[in-house]
Amino acid sequence: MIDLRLLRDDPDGLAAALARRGLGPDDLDRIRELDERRRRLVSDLDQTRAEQNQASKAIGQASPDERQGLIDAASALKETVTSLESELREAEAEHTAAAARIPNLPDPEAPDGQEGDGVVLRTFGEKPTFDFTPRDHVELMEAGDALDLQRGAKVSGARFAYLKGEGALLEFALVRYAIDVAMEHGHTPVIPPVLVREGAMYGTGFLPTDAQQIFTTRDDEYHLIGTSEVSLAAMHMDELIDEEDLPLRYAGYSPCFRREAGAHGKDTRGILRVHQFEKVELFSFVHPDASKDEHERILSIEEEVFSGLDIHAQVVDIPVGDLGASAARKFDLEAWLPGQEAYREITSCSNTTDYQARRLKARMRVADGDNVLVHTLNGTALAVQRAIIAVVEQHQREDGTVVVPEKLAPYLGREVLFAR
RNA sequence: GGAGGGUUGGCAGAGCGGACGAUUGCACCGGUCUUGAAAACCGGCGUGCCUCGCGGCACCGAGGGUUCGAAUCCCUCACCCUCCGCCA
Repeated sequence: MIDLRLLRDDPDGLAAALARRGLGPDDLDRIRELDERRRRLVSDLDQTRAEQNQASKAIGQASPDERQGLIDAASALKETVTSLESELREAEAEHTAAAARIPNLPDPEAPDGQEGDGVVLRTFGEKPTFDFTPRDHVELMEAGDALDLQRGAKVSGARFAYLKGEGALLEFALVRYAIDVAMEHGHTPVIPPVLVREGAMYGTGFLPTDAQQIFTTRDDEYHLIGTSEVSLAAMHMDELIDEEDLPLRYAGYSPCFRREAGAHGKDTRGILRVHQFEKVELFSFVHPDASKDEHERILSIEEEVFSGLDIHAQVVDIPVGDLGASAARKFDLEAWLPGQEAYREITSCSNTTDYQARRLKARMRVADGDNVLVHTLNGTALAVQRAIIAVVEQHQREDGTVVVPEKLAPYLGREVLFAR
């Protein structure tokens, strides 16, 4: 949710910023009308309630003779209050529904454009070259008995897989490595709940918008998280945080569940896009003045994680038209995948400024003045399946074995994978 | 799964239909006193909304209900605690 005060204080600035995201001024005008109606009702209602409170108070002090007459008069006021209340409830529902659809204001520095117009800021690592035809991760891992897609499909259906043997060990090693890097940068490791209640999904903005992406349990009202961003963000929902406790930095490790509705036929091979994957997620709650720096910090952790794995990748500044509703700016890391000869997203980090915090009601106590919303940021330290793909495809050798990156070897306990 | 007890301001803890947005203690902030500090004393000290302001309204776990009036009575839900059962 955006700051609706801007609608009154700086309507033109707001309209200009949102126009970059393709939002017309009509949407804003409508919200402004709804807001005016709402405010009129609030003050009418408050005034009537004040009268009613006065009237009720008088009854308590009245003599028995006067009592009945006063009660009748108060009853009339009560009816007015009740009808104003229902009008207000309706006006507020319409207003918040309309306001919730407004996406976050894009960062002025975020590039213009639509999906595909991302600006490559830099690349790191050396692009691997092969004097043989490189295999993709499915070939490499199946040959190494590290991945079983057939049985994944038999047991759970399409887009499920077993990681086993060295595939499973790779997960443990990558996760622990990524958590160590995150911890060096002040992030506290967390194993969060994976099933959450509706409030957490609404607070983080995944409901109602992404309902079709979310798995929900049948007999209990639980939702499976699509990223630990949900449970990490919701940790400080409805909290008033002391300024000296900020920043709060976490690194959550959890499975993530996504229905991938609408992605039929897309990335069907292997484990690039699956219904269940594991991820180490960075999440920060920061002082509103600090979010820009924090965003750079999180991006640099991501780069450190992947350059430490000797991965070649590019850093992409995502254009305004391709931002999610809550992001003001987003950077992706795209790794080169020799198996498909393309750069593919392996991590992503977003600055959601106060947009997510407003829904979460995550605020910071201000000593002299009004309390303010904190800023929240999230980023992938390491998405296990995609990291595995990048590592095995980029570090493969002609015989189908894979050279383990130097920094990962101690975590894995071996220097070569898939050797016979 | 069964039985009971809870949920009130940063914390502790009163209040159980009308003067309660809430007694009190601690913590915290300011002042007096003091060379300084402590103690003592005095004052302040929740959150949100509406309003240029004065001020008003709402909030005692959440949501509904009864009533002229609810922290207080009734219903539903959530969470916490204790005991029993089951269990990694």
